[in-house]
Amino acid sequence: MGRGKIEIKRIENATNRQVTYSKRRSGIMKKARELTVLCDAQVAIIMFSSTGKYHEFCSTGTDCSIKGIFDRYQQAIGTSLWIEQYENMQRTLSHLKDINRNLRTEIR
Amino acid sequence: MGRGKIEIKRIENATNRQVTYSKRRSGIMKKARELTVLCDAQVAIIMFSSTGKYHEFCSTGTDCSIKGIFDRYQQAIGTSLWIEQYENMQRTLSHLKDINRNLRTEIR
DNA sequence: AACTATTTATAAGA
DNA sequence: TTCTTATAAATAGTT
Repeated sequence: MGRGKIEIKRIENATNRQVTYSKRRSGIMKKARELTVLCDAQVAIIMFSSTGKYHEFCSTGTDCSIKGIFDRYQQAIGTSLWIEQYENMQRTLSHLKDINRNLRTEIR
Repeated sequence: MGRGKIEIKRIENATNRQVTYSKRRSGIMKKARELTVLCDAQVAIIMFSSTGKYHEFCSTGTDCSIKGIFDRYQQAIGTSLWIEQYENMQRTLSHLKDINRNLRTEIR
């Protein structure tokens, strides 16, 4: 879209690349915002430019944090990307609760 | 863009909402792909529709996983999003162990 | 799923 | 660089 059609390949000129990044980034963020409102969806976006700067988008709502959406994502794909140890902890926790319950029963 | 201009507010009709979600989702994913190629950027996107289905986008490259990008994100913001949760679990765990110990004592 | 009239995004220019 | 504008691209409503 613009004065000329462009090929989708890396922009070699660093200045142009930066300008295009900036323009298109805001375009995508706007689209993401619209999608969340129009379609009642949850969206999380993280971007890193080639110069290392980062930007994020996160839909607002009851569950409006990057963490929240990624926790949900982890549930959806049925695994924990980060924290194997969290699962272990949760198992231990649940195990302890069982033992706890049994002990209470025994006391009665 | 389209036969008519629309207001950016929740689409009440469920079918239309679903159709718009599908169209716009693919639009954003395409834009994201173009951004990563044109500007040599890293992008991660996660979406949940109002019906609970999820889709993701992740730029390809040396560090091409959702996890990779989110690890980088956590480094960038200088904290781990999951530390708090981890600490809470550890507190609960330790608390349960205490209760457990007391119960055992009580039994003896 | 296709089609197109329009709106929107944006590449290049100022 | 921020603003403009000609043009490419996305998409809302329709079939």
